[in-house]
Amino acid sequence: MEPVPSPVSAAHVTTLRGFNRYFTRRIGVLDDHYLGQDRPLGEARLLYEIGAGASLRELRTRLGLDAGYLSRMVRALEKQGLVRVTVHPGDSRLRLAEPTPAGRAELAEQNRRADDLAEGLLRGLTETQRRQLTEAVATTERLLRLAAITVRPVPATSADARACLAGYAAELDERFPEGYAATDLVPPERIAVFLVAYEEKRAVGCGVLCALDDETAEIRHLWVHPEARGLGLGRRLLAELEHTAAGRGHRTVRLDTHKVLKEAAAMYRTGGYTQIPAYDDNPHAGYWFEKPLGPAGKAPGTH
Amino acid sequence: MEPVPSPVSAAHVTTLRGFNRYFTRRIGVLDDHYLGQDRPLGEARLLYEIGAGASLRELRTRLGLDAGYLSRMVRALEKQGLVRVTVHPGDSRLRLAEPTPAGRAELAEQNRRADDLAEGLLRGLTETQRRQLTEAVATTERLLRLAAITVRPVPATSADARACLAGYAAELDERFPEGYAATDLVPPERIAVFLVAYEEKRAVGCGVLCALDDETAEIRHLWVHPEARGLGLGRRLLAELEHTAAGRGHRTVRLDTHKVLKEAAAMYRTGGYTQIPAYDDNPHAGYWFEKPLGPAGKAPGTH
DNA sequence: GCCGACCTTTGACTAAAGTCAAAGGTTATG
DNA sequence: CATAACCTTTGACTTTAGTCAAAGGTCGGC
Repeated sequence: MEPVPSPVSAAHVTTLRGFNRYFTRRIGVLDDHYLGQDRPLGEARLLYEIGAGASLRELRTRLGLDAGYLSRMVRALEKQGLVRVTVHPGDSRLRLAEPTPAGRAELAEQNRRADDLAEGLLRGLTETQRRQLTEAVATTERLLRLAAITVRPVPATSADARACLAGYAAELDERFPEGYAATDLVPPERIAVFLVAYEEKRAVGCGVLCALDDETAEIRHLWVHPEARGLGLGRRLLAELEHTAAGRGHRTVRLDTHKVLKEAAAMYRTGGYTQIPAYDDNPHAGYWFEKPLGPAGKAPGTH
Repeated sequence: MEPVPSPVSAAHVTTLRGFNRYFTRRIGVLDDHYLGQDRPLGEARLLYEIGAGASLRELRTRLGLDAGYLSRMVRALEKQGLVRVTVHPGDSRLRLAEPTPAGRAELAEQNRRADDLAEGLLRGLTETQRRQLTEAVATTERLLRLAAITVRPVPATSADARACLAGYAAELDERFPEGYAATDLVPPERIAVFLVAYEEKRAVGCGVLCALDDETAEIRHLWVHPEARGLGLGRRLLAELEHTAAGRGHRTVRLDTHKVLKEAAAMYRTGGYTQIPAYDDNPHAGYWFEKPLGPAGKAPGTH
């Protein structure tokens, strides 16, 4: 997980557990209760997840339901005139569920109720307290999400690895004035380690380690899925790559980045990297960086 | 709720709602799943609530269950050898449920699992992030609890009012060197308004308003249940009392406090009160305070 | 010592949630 | 183009969860 895993203190565990209990028993129950109202909770949740439309396959994995059970529930919603089920154009094995106007109306009502619940809670606080709460809640969610993400090495040719690289290439192609092609990626055989970050089975980030020589490793293709940004996942991937490099005996890591990726350059600088002259002729690179690896793979002054 | 209720901004509502959703779906589900494991969730929860022992009556209100349903579930746990049910000594209408050694072992296992869950989450974070998370979580819980508390006027002779005053008197009797007797309380006929704070139907604080004359009201018996301290409920009760006084046409509020209640005195000072000479001969009073009420009942510089 | 208020148990149900396996259509892959 | 892998539907269940009302002790107050 973390370069130097430290023992988790009991006080932190206690606080988090107490919060879990408080929240699931009080607020969670309220939330579900308001969401459901006249409808069995399962159906209400399903309608909510269908949202603007989704395939049954997606719903099944998102909600973790039995295929038969889901099929019947969708059928029930259809009978009530809340959703319409169609065959997926392009893959007739799949079914698509979409809300009808009546379904959309019910969703809007669900939304209104959930808003009311949140608003009712906030109304009991002063404006200052509301700001505090909003901030604390955002921090909590951000860190819990980050904590729930696991990073692990996968084969460079695995589906998740390829999906990440595709997302990476597509994004760079959009952001680089000169564009970016799949052929600009490191060929799989040069990849020593391919790390993928998973949030709930979904690949939401990656990073690649290549050996330049015994002494030096290069980090490439560090990427975080747009929906997982702002959590601090980039830093975590970077740290794990450094840790991995150190574990493989390298003493130094290098990397480069494009001129337009200002955030990336900033992250490397605060992460203990110093700018160095070009060490290769990567046509997309604008800055080259280097960082010495301590024995524990931890930079001085990080975090 | 609050002296000058301000409109709740949509951004706050959105953040809180997003968090509700994230938390109940991700963490809450996990929590329940780990708690239950081989056992129906209802039974697992019940065993948890029984803890070191509880009366069925208590369990029924705490879990909000139907009496018949509860009776059967307890019976089921008894059959599995996890709890023992005995008649309450002193009131044979009540039944007490206590865990057997096997039940205690299962509870310990539940605890271990919940700890593991929390620890597993925290392990993915750096120590700094753990501290941040713990702090954010504590703030969130504190403010959500405070927000969920409702304050409302009740008859001064109601059971809740009397229970609060009993708690108040018992605490002062312990803290005041000279002691405190129930006869030192304001007689009910002098009480103009009796506010009680409720957290989930439970009275967790109170405050009393007496009219000294048309111009001036006196606040007395401001008290917060020990389990509801640290939330900011004292301030909130104070603000509501001031608001009520202003609504009844008073221009000034007064109050006194004992020398040993340093926290109380500090709260009054930061709440806009200034110390004044003794305005009565209350033998327990060490400080006397006064505060002018603006038209909206809001002090300059509060919060 | 009687009455009403309480607490619990039991019987009789209902609805929701979830499981399992067989079967039928569709699509990728070799 | 056959076959394995998928996705969904259907039938046949089981378990949980929850409700309602009747009934039988027990306690507090008059």
